[in-house]
Amino acid sequence: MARKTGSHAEITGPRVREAALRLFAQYGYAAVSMRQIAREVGVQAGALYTYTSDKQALLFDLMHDHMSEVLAGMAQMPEGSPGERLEWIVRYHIGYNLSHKDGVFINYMELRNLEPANRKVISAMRRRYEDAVEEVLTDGQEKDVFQIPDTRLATMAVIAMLNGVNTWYREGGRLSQERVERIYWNMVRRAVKGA
Amino acid sequence: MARKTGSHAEITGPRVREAALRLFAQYGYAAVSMRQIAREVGVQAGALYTYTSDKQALLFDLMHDHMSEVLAGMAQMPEGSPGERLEWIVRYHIGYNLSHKDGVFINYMELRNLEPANRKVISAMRRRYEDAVEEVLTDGQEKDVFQIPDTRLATMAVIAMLNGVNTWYREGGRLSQERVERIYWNMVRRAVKGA
DNA sequence: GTCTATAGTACGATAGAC
DNA sequence: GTCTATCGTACTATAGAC
Repeated sequence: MARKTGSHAEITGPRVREAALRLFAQYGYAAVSMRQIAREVGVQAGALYTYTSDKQALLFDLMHDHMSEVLAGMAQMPEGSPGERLEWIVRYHIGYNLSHKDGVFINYMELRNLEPANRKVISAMRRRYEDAVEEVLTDGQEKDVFQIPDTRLATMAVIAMLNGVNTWYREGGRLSQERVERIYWNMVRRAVKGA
Repeated sequence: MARKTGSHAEITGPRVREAALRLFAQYGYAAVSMRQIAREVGVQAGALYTYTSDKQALLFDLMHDHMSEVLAGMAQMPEGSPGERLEWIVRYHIGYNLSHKDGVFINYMELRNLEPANRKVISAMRRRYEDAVEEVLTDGQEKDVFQIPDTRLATMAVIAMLNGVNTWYREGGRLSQERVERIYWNMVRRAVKGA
């Protein structure tokens, strides 16, 4: 995919971001060089600096855009009972994660490679996501439809469990996404209800 | 902790491994240099090669020893009903993870930085761990004390949920380890039983 | 907007002195 | 067993030509 000299501003920018997303997810931020990204895009390394001030900004922008999209999607949660909203979250979380594997992976793995100021921003956004989940659990607890000893712990447990999907799910594998969503929802539903 | 010239074979080896474990966990394998490890130990970079053939072997040995210990501990699981064994697993997994945070973290994050042959070895060991968990779930399913639509999925869900503890648990925090273990066991117990 | 060229730095690993 | 010194390579980022 080598390219010749020329102006391609309208497409090179997004291509740089796509290449960085894929490479960071596969090899890790620290292990990927700007030259490697440039090669993938088909430009020389120096040309990347038209689109990003430096490597750190490239990582931060990818992570920030990812979290913005996640939070925007979460804000679309319909009204409903705590059980209905929790099911919606389970399905939204699994669906989003499976369709944005690289972004999810980077946001999970690369927090430690952000400079402190950048890390604070991303951590706060992640926290907002957790709080939105916890709010549903707390609501259900107050309405006595959930029996949860500690809503914060349950929040983290549910999120961790759902995140795990990305480590083993393979498209076209043994289980369809719909079936995975249904089974996970069943496990979550049981886990938050008394037995 | 700077050191002067001299022979210290009996202690330097372990110190190299401890420093590498801590630094790899904190910054990631790719982001840590041999010079950084040497500085932490208090020797010059060249001296590290008395104890490891190269940086990759250092990572692999850390990951391999970790998995060996995990599997050896798992083999100590007492006899008992599926419910008793699953509770034991939950508590063992949480207890081990909280007392070996750095090792757990590295084994989770750095698989991709292993050379293919090394990765195969560690992946196989991880798989053995998963299989040991699944065996208990399958046994409970056959004895009709668990109601699980898919034991493999449930295995991955339980492990992911338990691994999540390391991302938020802080010693001396709001919840004691015993309380965390009890709550998680409650959630797992509910999740694998019909409702 | 992209190129070539390069400054300045850091890396992994080895050789040979002690 | 550890040191100093260094080889060969790779990195991020910038300058200036086109």
